[in-house]
This record gives sequence, structure tokens and C-alpha cells, in this order.
Amino acid sequence: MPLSRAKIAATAIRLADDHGLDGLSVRKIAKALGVGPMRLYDYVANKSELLDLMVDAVYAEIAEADQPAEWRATVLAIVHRTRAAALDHEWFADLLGARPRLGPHALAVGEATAAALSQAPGVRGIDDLQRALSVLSAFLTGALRAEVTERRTARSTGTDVTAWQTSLGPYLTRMLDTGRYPTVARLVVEGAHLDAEETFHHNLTTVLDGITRDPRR
Amino acid sequence: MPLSRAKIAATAIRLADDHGLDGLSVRKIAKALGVGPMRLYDYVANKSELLDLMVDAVYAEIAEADQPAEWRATVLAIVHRTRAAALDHEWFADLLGARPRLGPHALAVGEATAAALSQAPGVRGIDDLQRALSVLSAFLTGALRAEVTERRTARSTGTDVTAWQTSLGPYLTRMLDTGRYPTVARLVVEGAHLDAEETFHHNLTTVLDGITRDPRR
DNA sequence: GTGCGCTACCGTACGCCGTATCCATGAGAT
DNA sequence: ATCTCATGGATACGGCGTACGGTAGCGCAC
Repeated sequence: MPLSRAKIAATAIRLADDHGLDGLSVRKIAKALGVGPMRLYDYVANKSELLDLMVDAVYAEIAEADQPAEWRATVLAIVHRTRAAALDHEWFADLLGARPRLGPHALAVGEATAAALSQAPGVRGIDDLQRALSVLSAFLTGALRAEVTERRTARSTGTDVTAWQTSLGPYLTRMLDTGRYPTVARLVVEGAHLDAEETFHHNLTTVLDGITRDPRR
Repeated sequence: MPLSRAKIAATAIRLADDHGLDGLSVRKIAKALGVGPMRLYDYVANKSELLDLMVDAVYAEIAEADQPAEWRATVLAIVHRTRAAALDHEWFADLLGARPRLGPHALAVGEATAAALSQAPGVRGIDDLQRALSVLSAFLTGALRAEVTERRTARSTGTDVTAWQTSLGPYLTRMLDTGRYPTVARLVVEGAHLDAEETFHHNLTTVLDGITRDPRR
């Protein structure tokens, strides 16, 4: 079976899913494919192009068309598929926003999002649309990055509260006991029980409400 | 003059400003300080702790206290200082959201932001506060990442429109000419003249308006 | 049939990285 | 004068991305 860009990307994605972006190297991908490292460069100019390939492959998962619906439902669907993809492929969140999204599938997702947003009330012209798109994708990028980061630290310190406290506790409680961070302290002590998905959805609603508010009061 | 964590961080920051995170290595920092590479490990456990040091040093710039003011003015000031820092230190945007923000100065910024947000109308309890903080910082993270990425590609392809068109044009216009991305095409052709800072401010306003809207209609 | 150029593949090698480990030096204590 | 011990340096290891030279196979001109 001959090599191909798609096969390379698929293998790279599997490795990145298992070992993270830091654990991903051209040599390991090649070994997993049973070829010499330099073979990959027959299909790809350099490693960053390979990352672009991986990213666009994930956008392909996100792009699956759903039947046309009201703008808000469409946006919600796309955004939630993106979140699902980022949780499946945590490295995807690391790359989000770090490179121009120009692959064909990324463009398809952008097109669907833009088309839906252009139907939203409060989005009146091309400038409004451009801005709406950029707030939404900024929020999405940041929220997914944060969620993935939190997940990773939870995994590395242990999920339960006691493990977390013993690992970060000494430093953090010392910090908070200085009394210089009262509000943060309150958040740590009294907060922290919110469900991640529900928070994401709530915040997304906040952003969409901001977009659709009437800008002239 | 002996080494110190602060001196190391300052040198690392200068190098990262000049050559980016990819161009930053322990060996180069050591050389710039006129010592052997391994000396740095007397002050730092590993490279990622060094990055944490750098990040918190930037948060120190952001944390400079301003006189107490109305909540929105305070938030605007902090956010705009963060943006300024990210434009001064583009690598900072790469790291934003990628690691837990727990340094003393990062905590100080978090504290000031949380304290201000807790005064905002529509933020009614600790859960509201937690959510408001997370939308805001998700937006901030994503927006800065996007702005820095755009800036970098602009710099690498050349600033003016013609250079951009000749570098990405062939691929992009071919893509857009397929007719599969009409809305994106409109955005590319008719948009693109918006000022970055003004867009940022507008989008920030959108998010803050979303936060302060009355959630019970 | 024979020689030739071209393409497609491959292994080796270079210069870098983070960092573990061992060694030299020399100051201060006894 | 000798011992102790902190300080800084050199070396080395395993891994990285990728440049490059070689070679094996094949279509084709004569």
C-alpha cells in the first residue's frame, strides 16, 4: 500500500492523540508507517505543512453538513462539533488560532459559520459579519484551550480534590493565605463545582447574546 | 554580577522577543549570559519552569495598579495592557492559556480582574463571576492569538496587499473561485480594511455587553 | 541488444536541542 | 597544611528536523 498525504495525516493524528504534540516527531510517524523518515518529505514540504494537514483533517470531521436550520442552531451545532473534536484531539486545541485556517475543510467550516452568522439579528453588513466571526472564533479558541489545559492538569495531578490539593496546595494555599488575592481565594474555595460543558454552553450563549444585541442601544 | 531567576527571565524574554519561542533555547540564553548551559538549572528545574518565569514577568508589566475606578474602566485598562504586552512579546500570546496561570503576578492580575467583574451588573454570585471571568479570558486569549498570528503572516508575506496576493493568491483565489465559499469570498474581497485595535475594542465591548445583559431577559 | 538518462526511493550525516553526570577549582574551616 | 564542600564547566546521551549523495530500476534512442 503506497504512502499518501491522507495516510500520513491519519497516522500522525493517531500518534498525536496518544502522545500529544510534543511526543510527535517525523521519525516516529515514519516508523509507525514502516518507512524511513525522509520518505515523508516526498509528500510534505516540512513538518509544519504536516501539522496543517492534520488540522484540516480534523476540520473535515467538523464540517459534516447538517440540514439547513435557523442561524443559531447552525452555529451551536458547528461550535459543539468543534468542541467535541478538540476534546477528542487535544493537540487540535493547541494549534487552534496558531496558524491561518486555509485548508479546504477549514474554509468549509468558516463558510458555514459565516453564512449562519450573516443571518443573525444585529449583524447588518460585511463589517458586522467580520466582527461577529472574529469574536466567536476568539471565544472558541480561548475556551477550548482553557478547557484542554484544565483537563491536562487535572489528569496529571489526579482528578480528585485531595490529590489536587496535595500537589498544588502547599504553594497555592500559601499564596492565597497572604490575603492579597481575596476574590481569587473565594473563587477557589466556594467555586469549582461547575460542569465544564454547561459552563461552555453558558459562555457561548453570553457571546452570541453580545453579538445579537442591538448595537444602537 | 551573579545569576538570578530574574536576570535569566529578562534575558530569555529579550531573546524570545527577537527570535520567537522557536528560536529560544536554554543554550542560547546561557550563551547570552556568558555562562555554560547547565548553570541555568541551578535556578530552574527545567525549561518549562523557565517559560513560567517569563510569563509571570510579563504579567508583572500588566499588573501595575491603577487607581480604583468604575468596574468597566478597570477591566478595559487591564485588558488593554494585556493586549499591549502580547503585541510587545508575541510569544506571550503563544503561551496564553497553555499553562495554568499561577505565578504571583498572574494571580494579581486575576484578582484585579475578578474584583472588578464582581461589581458588574448582571454578575450576581460566585458562579456568575466564575463564568464572567472565563468568557472574558477565553475571548482575550483567542483574540490575542489571532491578532498575533495575523501579524506574523502579514510580516512574513509582506505587508502590502499585492505581496499578500502573490503569495497566497494562487491557492486562495483558486479555492474561492470554486464558488464553494461565497460568504468567505465576500469577506475577503469586500472586507479586510478594519483596523485591528478598533476591532479588538469593538469585540471586547460585545463580550462585556454579553456579560452584563440581564440573563432573565 | 546495449547503453543512457531520469525518476523514485533510501540511508547517512549534520547541527541543533534539553538535560544527566562527572570533574576541576578554589575558598573557608580546622 | 589538609580536608570539606560549594560552584562552575565540560562532556555525553538520546532525540530532533531535514540536507544531501547514492543507487536501483525503468523507458527509450540507437
